[in-house]
Order: sequence, then C-alpha cells, then structure tokens
Amino acid sequence: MHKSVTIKTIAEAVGMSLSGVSKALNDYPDINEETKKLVISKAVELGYTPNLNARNLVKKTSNSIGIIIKDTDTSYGDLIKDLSRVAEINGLNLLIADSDRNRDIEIKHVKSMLESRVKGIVIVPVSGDISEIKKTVSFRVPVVFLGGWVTSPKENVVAQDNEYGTNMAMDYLFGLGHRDIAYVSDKVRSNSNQVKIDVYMRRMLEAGLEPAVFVDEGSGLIESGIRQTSKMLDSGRRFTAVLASKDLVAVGAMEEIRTRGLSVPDDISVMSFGGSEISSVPMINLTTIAEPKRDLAENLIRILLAQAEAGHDAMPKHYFAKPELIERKSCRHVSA
Amino acid sequence: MHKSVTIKTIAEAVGMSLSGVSKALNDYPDINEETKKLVISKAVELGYTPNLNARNLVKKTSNSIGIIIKDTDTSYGDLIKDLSRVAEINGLNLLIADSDRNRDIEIKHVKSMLESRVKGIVIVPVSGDISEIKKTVSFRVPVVFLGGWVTSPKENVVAQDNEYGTNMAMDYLFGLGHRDIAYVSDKVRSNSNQVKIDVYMRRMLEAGLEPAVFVDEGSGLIESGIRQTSKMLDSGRRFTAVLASKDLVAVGAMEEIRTRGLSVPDDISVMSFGGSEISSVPMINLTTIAEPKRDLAENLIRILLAQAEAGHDAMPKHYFAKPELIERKSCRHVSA
DNA sequence: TACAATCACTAAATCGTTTTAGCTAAAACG
DNA sequence: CGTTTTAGCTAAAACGATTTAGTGATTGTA
Repeated sequence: MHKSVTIKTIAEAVGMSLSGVSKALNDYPDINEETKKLVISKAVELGYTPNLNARNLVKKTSNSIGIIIKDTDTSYGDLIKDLSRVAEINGLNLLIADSDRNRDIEIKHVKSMLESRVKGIVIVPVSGDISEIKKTVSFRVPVVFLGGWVTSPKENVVAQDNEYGTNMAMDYLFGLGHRDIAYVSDKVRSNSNQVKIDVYMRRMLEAGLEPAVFVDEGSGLIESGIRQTSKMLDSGRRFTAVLASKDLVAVGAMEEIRTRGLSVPDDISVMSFGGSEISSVPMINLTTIAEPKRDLAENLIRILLAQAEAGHDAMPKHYFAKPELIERKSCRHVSA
Repeated sequence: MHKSVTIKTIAEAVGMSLSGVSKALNDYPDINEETKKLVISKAVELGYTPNLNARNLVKKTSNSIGIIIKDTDTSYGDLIKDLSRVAEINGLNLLIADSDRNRDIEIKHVKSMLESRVKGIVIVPVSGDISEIKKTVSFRVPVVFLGGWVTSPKENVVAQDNEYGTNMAMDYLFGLGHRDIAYVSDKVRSNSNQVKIDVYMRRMLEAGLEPAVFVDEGSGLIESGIRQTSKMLDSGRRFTAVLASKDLVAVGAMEEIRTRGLSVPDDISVMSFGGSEISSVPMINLTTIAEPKRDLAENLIRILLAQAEAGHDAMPKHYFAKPELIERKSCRHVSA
C-alpha cells in the first residue's frame, strides 16, 4: 500500500495550506478562481480520491442508505434496480442486505448499518412485529417500512394500494361478465393478502354474489395455487374466473386447470397480483395487477430523505402506490 | 439530533480514559477483566454504537465491498441473495449498484465506491472493454470481474465454466439419441455465448454431424428465441432438439414450436442455459444447465478478500464454477 | 532491600477531512 | 495620509475512534 494521495499531498504540491485546498475543492467563495483551477488540476493529476470516512466523520452525515429485504428472491428483489436508479439521482449509495427471512440476521444488519451511520433504513421486514427493529434503531435514523407487513399509522410506510388494486381487478372481471369468481390465495401472512381478500369479499357481496375464498395453509406459491385450485374445481360450484393472490399462485392455478383438461381462458379466466417477469412469458401470459416498482422506489427514498431532514420528531409518512392493470391473455368474456 | 454516545461518553461515565475504554471494548489483554465487563455493560446501557467512519479512518480499512451489476434484472441479479449471505458470514457490508448497462454510470459507481474506501469491487461489466474501469481504479483496490465478458488472464475473473456446461448439455442430448440438434442463440455479445457455440460446433463435428447455429441479431431474449426457431423450422432440415443460449431464448423456442402445432418434448426437445426461476415453472419446465450461484458468490468474495490481503502485486486469480444439469420435462428420447 | 518484571492503566499522536476564526496585504474611501 | 473594507488566504480545532509509548503501583526475585 503505497502512500495515498490526500488533501495534504495536494497542499504540498501547490504550496498551500490544508484548509485552502479543502476550500478550493469545495468551491468556497473566498478562494481565487485561478487558485481553484490550479488545485483541481493538481488533484486530478495526482489521482486524488476524497476519503468519505473522514468527510462523513466531521460532517456527521453520510451519503448512504440501508436497504434490508427479507428475501431478494421475491417480488421486492426486483426493486433493487429501481432503488439503485433513484439513489443515483439523489447521490446516494445503497447498502443492501438480505435478511433471509430471519429476525436475528435482520437485526444484525440494522446494527451494522447504524454503525456505518447510514442516513436511514428501508426495511421489508421479516414479520409484522417490528418492535425489536424499533428498539434497535431507537430513533437514531428514520426507518421506512416497505410492503404489507406494517400497518401502524405511527410508522413510515410505503406500500402498494391493495384496496385500489383489488377493486381494479374486480371491476375488470365483472366487466368481462364474470359472476362466479373464486379467490385463491397462498398462506395469509401479511396484511396485503388480507386486504385483497376483504375487498374481494365486499365486492362480491355488494354484487349480490357468493364469495368463495380458497386459502392455502402450506408453503410454496405455485403449490398453493395448485392445491387450492384443485379444491375449487372439486367444490361442485362452477367458477368462470379465479383471482389469485400472487403471480405464481396464478401459475399454479393455470397448471391445475389445464391438467384437468380445461382451458385458460376459454373455460376459466385467471388473474393475479404481481406483474413479475414470469407473468409476461408467452406460455403464461397472465393478466395481472402490477406492482408499481419505480413509484415505490421513488417514494421510499423521498420519504426517507424527508424524514432524515426533518429529524425524529417528524410526523410519520405514508405512501400507497397505485398498481397498474396489465391486460394479457389469461382472461376473456364469460361465455353464455 | 441530541448528543450522540461516543467512547468519550462511556469514558466519563466510568471514569476512565478514552484509550482505556477503547481497549476494553476491543478486548485488549492489558485491561482487567472486571473493568472490561463494567465498560461493556455501560456501553450497552448508554446505547453506544461504534462509528465505523472513525474506525475505518484510523485503521485504514473498511468492512464493505462494492458490487456493480450491469443489470440486476438478468440472471446476475439473483446473485445478490447469495452474495449477501456470503458477505454476512465474512462480516462484510455490501454496497450494491446497478450500472443500467451504461459505462458512464458504471464509472461513477466505481469512483463513488473508491471514495467510500471499499475493500474491493466486484463488477459485472457493461462490456468487455474494461480499460476505463482499470484506469479509474488504478490498482487502489482489487477488482474481480464476474461473468463471460472479461477473458484476459491478467484480470481476476469468476465465471461459469461454459465449456464444461456445454459439454454436459451435448452429452445429455446425445445420450437421449439426438443427432439433429440446433443451437439457437440471442445476439452474441459476450464471450460466454461464443464459447457455448464453439463447444456445440466441435461436439457436433466430432460426432460426424452437421452443426446448425441460429444466432439472432436483434434484441429481446424471448423474441430472439422465437425468430431463430422459426428460421430453424423453416430451414428444411428436421431437428429433434434445440439447445438454447439462455432460458428465455428457450422459452421463445418452445413458444414458436408449439405455435406451429408441434410438441415439446414429443416432437422437439428443448434445453437451455440458465437455471432461472422461470425455467422451473410447470408450464415451462425446462431442462437447463443451471448457473451455480452460491458457488460463484463464494468464490467472488473469497478471491476479492484474498487479493485485498495480498496487495496489488498479487497474481490474478480465476475461478470457473461448474454448472449443474437440472433435468425437467422439456427433453425426451428421440423417437425412431 | 534494591531491582526487575508485571499489571492495568493513561497520554498523546494519528487517520483525512471540514470549518470557524483570524490574519495580512492590497484596495477603497474620506 | 490614515482608516476601513475586502480578497484571499492560514491556523487550529473538531469529528470519533485506534494504537504506540509511556507511567505508577504492585508483585516477584536476587
């Protein structure tokens, strides 16, 4: 490790003081323009790279924010690209960690990010019980929760507007003439899944129809779809559409429907929530309520920065992103 | 922002010197065990969180490594979970950025990571021309390149062993009795795509068979698969199997084959490289040569840390991870 | 009893910046 | 010509740790 180039190196090279060089590099008004040019050119020539550790130490700020995601494999993982874009625009670095659906690992990451003095933390939490996270952070930096786990109005929350999304889905299916619509869901762990079910129920009842909810208790998204769709098909009632809680649940539903020799969408329409890449492939071609990822990313960072600015006595902020309906080939008019 | 708890706060609380407290917290041997206990309990009580900026500044080290990925949407994005796991084991933080397939953004991220004084950088580069990256880093920290773009023996490279993988694929298809095998590829941009083609050609010729390579020039993975498979089907020669350069290319191939009223795998077997989540869904169910992501992640970090340890005069290191064949339902014995 | 060794600390330098306060010389003013 | 302004710097403290080189008291040894 040969001698690294610091502000001092530059100062010696141009025969100025440390503070003079620092000011020149930071474009202070009380430094002559010619001097600034000289200093900057010397800095470039020497290959000077400012040390952010030193800068952040004295300025008591940081240019990075932490992102802790319970599982980067799920839909929230796709968000990284959008977060990265938005972060770059705001001159932020992203410290990203995967908590592997494990609370202990999650807390370790929180601690480690606090040690790095991040500006704030975005968390897709392992579960809805965030007390330990709150305790660990203890108001040192703002935290924004992403997704349907956290519902407390006292927290900063960014999530998809599932009420809106589910209404949109029901409008769409009703519009196609469907009246026998089943709701097929994987295990209900988060609030978002519950909201979807509630809205589905309400809309069915309001339309004078009998709701039929099939919720799986086991694990596996595709498997849940297969199991519950199988139950649905065996239920005796003839459904013309299924609304699935997630894209992969819908994939399972389609699989089961086709295995039984029925057609999607000719016999049964299938629709879901997600908008993942999988929903777009030709053999699947799923009509889906797509998560507005860019919108989520933008508001996540916007709120985080706003709260960092405001200090920890700021009012909690909420943002619910409106999902978008992507119409593909898995739904059609109900046949008379 | 109320007064933050530093080592000084603790020192005053227990009536010791700064250095004493620091040593106690770092478990130095020349501090009494009782004193250590006292200091640590006081630190916990006060909610002390060490400031890594300060620590890294004086220790001239850092606990984070940078990851720059050209596109977190592609297969390399799945890697984040594994990288995060391996990083956690090694006590490292991950600074992750997406360069959006843009060289300027990539370089900006490199600079920013150097300013953060990362231990080293892992890059899935935008293109094979890495001269600007090298110039920017100029041996300040080790860089490990991931993927098939970089082939120079002077660089640290971790990649999939495509020679091995392609041989495995050909062995498998030959083993099923296929002799009329077409190779369908998206646009050849990286070395890995070329290696696959070369090995395919060699194996076909060695077996006394006529190779048939269909390479798309346009963009889009699924689209490439559709276009080239269409060409293949129109070529006059009757193929019994297609080997696709990527999972999504294979999805396009399957789509086109089925659109023509043929069956996969009954009429034509389809195999590909990838092992992505999409290959596993029931309606696709693709036999694929899967990228060994955990293996890649482990060796990426292993090599990075080794090079950081060794200093910049170390010999470049290479690691080629052996992919794995995942047998599903898209291939079958050729029918007589 | 004198001397070295050990124990358990403290003092002070250091890392690379930023920033406040102060200083000097030249310019402007009355 | 003496005084105030201004431009363009410099000096030094500060940020929060780590670490080297002591230091004083106690214990062990000859």
